[in-house]
Amino acid sequence: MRILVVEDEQGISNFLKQGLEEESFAVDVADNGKLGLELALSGNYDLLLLDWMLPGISGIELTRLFRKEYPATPIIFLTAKDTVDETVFGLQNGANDYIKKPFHFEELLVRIRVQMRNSVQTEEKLTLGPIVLEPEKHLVLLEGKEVPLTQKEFALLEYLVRNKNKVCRRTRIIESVWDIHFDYNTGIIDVFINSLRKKLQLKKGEDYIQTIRGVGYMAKDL
Amino acid sequence: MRILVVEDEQGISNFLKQGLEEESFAVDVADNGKLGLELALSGNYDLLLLDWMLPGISGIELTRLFRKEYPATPIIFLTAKDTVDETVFGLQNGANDYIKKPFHFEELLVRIRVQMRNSVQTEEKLTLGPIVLEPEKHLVLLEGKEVPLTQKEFALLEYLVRNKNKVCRRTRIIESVWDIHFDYNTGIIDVFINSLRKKLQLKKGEDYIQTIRGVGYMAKDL
DNA sequence: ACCACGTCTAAGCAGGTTTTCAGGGGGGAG
DNA sequence: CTCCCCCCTGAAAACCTGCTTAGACGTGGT
Repeated sequence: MRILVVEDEQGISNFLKQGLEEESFAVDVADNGKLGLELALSGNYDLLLLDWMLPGISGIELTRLFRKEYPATPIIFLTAKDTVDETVFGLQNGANDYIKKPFHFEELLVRIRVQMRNSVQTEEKLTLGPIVLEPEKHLVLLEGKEVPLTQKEFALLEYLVRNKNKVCRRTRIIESVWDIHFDYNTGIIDVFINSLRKKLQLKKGEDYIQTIRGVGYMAKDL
Repeated sequence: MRILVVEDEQGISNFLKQGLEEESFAVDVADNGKLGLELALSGNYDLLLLDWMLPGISGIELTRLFRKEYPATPIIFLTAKDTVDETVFGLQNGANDYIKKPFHFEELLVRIRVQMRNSVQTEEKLTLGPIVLEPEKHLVLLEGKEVPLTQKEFALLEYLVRNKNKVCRRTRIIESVWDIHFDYNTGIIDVFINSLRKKLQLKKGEDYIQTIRGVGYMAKDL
């Protein structure tokens, strides 16, 4: 689980980094808003820990910009701004939790775990029409019969099904499944989509994986 | 959105019920743990608001039992137990948020909304008269029927609808939709406006996309 | 060393999409 | 009323995208 801390006071950020790493999180620190946003947008993090007041871009601003691209990643504010109005404002602008300084590390930790729990929720079964995915077991069933998929095929299918009924842009897919964050120029997705469609016996009429020309793909029930 | 409040002090529960109903939530109240659990397990609620200390079954106990059946329903603790240890304990046992009494209603409200936001995926919808746009799904509905649009057609329509009732200058459109920032004179916009009007069956009388001669276009409700 | 397998690149092809262009029409200014 | 500009429209050209296939590359097992 990777956490990005955006905080300009070094004392606090060191304290956070050390404490969180002892709990075996992977922690990156940015000491200003601009760098924070840049790192955040790389899509490498499972959770953001933000100060409100930052040099450059404020935490609020950062939240707003980040939320456009990553609506699901949890964001926790950690700030000295402790009035109700400020809390409300922060939460309304995309934060998932809002902790007032001074805070107890123990409480922060458990609130982080709550957010993680949420984002990993409904881990059970993923379905798409007659297809059932069991990520724990790396298993795919088509009408109850097991279909052998390779790692990448599975990862791609899992990504699509997790984002069922939403358009998955090629860049997002490349980022999430292949972990490539720079400009790509490859037909690799097509190749794997092709082999998925073959293995899952999807005909043009019953296409659970639709291609959205010029955009990407979409897994669709029905 | 239906909320179950489990709270034994009538003063507080009345206050909550009234306040939440003014915000157009449907609220049920249980004044003891046993009744609370029973109601909760009926599965009729989108969120639980629990006191910790309750006659009969405690809030913690209730959370544990409820979580087995409904792992995804958000639970917010609302309690006078304000030590860090207690907060941590509550959150570890299945609560999604933990608010200490005395609390501000405003903050409670916004924290409820945050939880709702998590459970109900916010899918954005843009409308223009009988036309509905769902950017997530790359979908356009005309009176409920799907209209197939190409990438550029969609981008143009989306831009116009997002700037509904405002005049969109040709240069702005070219910049936003085509990403062309230098001066450029071309009839490309006209061509696409034309094909949009055709596909959306807009007649001259009911023109949701108006031409502003010499300036650009404007999407307009009614 | 060889083979089997998973991953990825590359190239041709078949559509579909985007853009250009040219002719016709209509609105507004004078 | 007339003229000029701007806009509309259709069609053809240029461009691109995604599908498919073949094969290169690397790794791990035998």
